Amino acid sequence: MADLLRSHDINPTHQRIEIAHALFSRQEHLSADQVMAFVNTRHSETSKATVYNTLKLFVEKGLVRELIVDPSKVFYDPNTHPHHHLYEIDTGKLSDIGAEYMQVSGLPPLPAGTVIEGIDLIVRVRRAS
Amino acid sequence: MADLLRSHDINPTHQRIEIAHALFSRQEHLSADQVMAFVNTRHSETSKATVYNTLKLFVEKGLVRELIVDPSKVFYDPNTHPHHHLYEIDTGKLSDIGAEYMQVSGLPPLPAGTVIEGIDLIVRVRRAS
DNA sequence: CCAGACATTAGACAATGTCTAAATCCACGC
DNA sequence: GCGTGGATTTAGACATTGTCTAATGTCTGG
Repeated sequence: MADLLRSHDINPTHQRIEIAHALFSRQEHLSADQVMAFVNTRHSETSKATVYNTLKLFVEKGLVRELIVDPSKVFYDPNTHPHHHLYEIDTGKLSDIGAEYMQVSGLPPLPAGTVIEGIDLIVRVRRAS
Repeated sequence: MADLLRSHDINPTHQRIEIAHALFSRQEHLSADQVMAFVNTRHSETSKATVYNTLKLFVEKGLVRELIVDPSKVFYDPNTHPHHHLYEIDTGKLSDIGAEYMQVSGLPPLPAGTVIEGIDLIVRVRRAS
C-alpha cells in the first residue's frame, strides 16, 4: 500500500495508508464519513480534517475518482479505469457499470481555454412502484 | 404561467408562479438560493422553506429536472427534453449540450424491481493550466 | 541533535437543505 | 357575509457535510 502511494507521488504516512486501505481493500464507493468510520473502528486514530485532506489529495494525484451523484455527499471510487455508475436513489447504493455495457460517443464544443476533466455517466434507478 | 402549473397538476399559488417565472423566463440552470434571490429582489416575498418545497414539488411533477453536478448544491433545469450538460468546475457555470453532440448507447442490467429514473451525462471541464 | 518542512489535529465556522408547529390563505357550503 | 377545513406558507431551530485556522506533532537531512 505504501508503494501504491509512493508511485502516485504521495508521502505514505500512517493515516494515509489507513485511508488508502479502507478504499482499496473493499473495492467499494465510500463517502468521507464512511471512510472515517472504517479508519476509526478500533480506536480513534484519524481526524476529520485529515480524512478530508487526504481524500482531496488522492483525487489530485489520480489515485481515486470523485463521484458527484448524491445531492448530500461525495463518493470516492478506487477504480479509475473508464466505467460508468448506477445509483439506486432509494437506498443510496452505488455500483459500477462496465464500459462494455454503455458507450458514449461524440464531444461537444468546449469553451475556449478549457480542457476535459472527466465525463460522468450516471444511470439513476428507483424502486418500481 | 398559471396554466403551465395547472397542466402539471400543480395548484398555482402566488409563490409558485413567482418561482416558475424565475426558472422559465431566463432559460437557465438555477440553484435554490439563486431562485430565492431572484424571487425576493424587490421585496421579501417567499421564504426559504417555500422555495425548497416548491422546487421539490416541481421535480416530482416533472416540470423541471434536478441536476446533481456540483458537490455543494443542486441545480434545477427548466428544460426537460433529452440533453446533456457541461460543467465548468472553476466558475461553476453549467450549460446545455444538445442531444445531437453526444449520444449514449446501451443499457446495463438493472437491479431487480427497479426502473430508470434518469440518465445523466456530464462533461466536466476546467481551465487549461 | 537541530532546523525546517510537512502532516495532523480539535474545534470553530460556513453552506445547504430539512423539519416542525403555528399562522395564513382560499374555496366552499350555508 | 361567515365559518370550516384542507392546503400552503412561514420563521427559525436543527442536521449534515465540508472548510478553515492556528497550534501541535513528526520526520529527515545534515
